[in-house]
Amino acid sequence: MKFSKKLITWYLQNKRSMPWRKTTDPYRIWLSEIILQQTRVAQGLPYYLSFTETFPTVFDLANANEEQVLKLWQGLGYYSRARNLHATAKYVANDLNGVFPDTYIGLLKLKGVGDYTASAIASICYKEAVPVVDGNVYRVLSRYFGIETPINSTEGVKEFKKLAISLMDHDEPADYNQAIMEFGALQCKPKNPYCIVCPLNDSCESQKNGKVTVLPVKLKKLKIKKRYFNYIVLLINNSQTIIQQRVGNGIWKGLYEFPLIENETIDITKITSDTTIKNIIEDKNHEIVPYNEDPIIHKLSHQHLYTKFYIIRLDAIGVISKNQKLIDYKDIKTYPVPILLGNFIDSFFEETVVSE
DNA sequence: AAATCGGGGTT
DNA sequence: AACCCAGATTT
Repeated sequence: MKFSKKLITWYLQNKRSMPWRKTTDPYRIWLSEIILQQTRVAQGLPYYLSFTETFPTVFDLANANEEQVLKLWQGLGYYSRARNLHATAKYVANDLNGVFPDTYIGLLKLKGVGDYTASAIASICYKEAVPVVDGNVYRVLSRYFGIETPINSTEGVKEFKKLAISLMDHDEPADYNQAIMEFGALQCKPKNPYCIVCPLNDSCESQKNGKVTVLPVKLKKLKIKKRYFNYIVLLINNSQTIIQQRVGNGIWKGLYEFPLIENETIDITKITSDTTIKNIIEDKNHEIVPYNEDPIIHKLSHQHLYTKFYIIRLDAIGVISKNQKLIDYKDIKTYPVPILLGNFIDSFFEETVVSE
């Protein structure tokens, strides 16, 4: 039996039930694919449910404001996905009358839709025979064919894409693409794959030569940068605080945070250029109370953030910087914030401030 | 071609 | 602690 047919047979017997497998509506398939980029099904599922509940159609999503979209995305990470999601929804709703492109090439033009996602939508919604090559596919193909080319090298990407095209099932593109991914996720797992009961083990190259555990080959990762964040949490008249939105490129673009002093070490040794905060800190009438003695280490893919929060109580505030917002504590949960800040807000504002 | 962008689960 | 996840975009 053909490679693709074996996988489809396995898939029909072993696939998990998931809400996006009950539709071919391109809006919902697109939504699920963006949410699931670099994200496990278990983590993305609740977000898919809340997005489809809040925004049943592409027009509902298009009519939302970006902050509302970011708020619903909060905690999922890679926030450019949310911004691109919103931009594409507006484009499809306003310029395409709510109709998604129906080809791989057309889908590729959408913001946030790359080779993988265009292939996924085109195959699942329109039965176009274009192969998906995600992390699961790299693993399955590298092991089955014994390919040691690094999957994240330029040659590897081209080699695996070419191989995937040659293996594509032209009768059932939707089932085949989902089959090979599901097979990678459940059977041909990264660690301790179920080779003994694998339906492909009699023809698997790495199974023959004992290289299952070393495949796929991946170029080693970058080194992690340490950053030191000091957040200034103002408690103004015991009812208000100041937040600001992150702008420019970098982590958490579009999300809100407290005024931040970033340093080369964990101590506040650097004077901030923010005159509002600078004046408050230098005013000896205001006591600066550290919230946490040891820094909270928030780990991102490329950065470790050593974070301290400082609480400053004051009766009133004068003019604030243009990028800052003076808000009531009770409204802080309506703003999209990084998980690092969300955790702090949960513990501090709920237990310390509100209970007073 | 390499770096960047999150947060969480698994081993 | 290292690796990975239904990758895309920027530098």
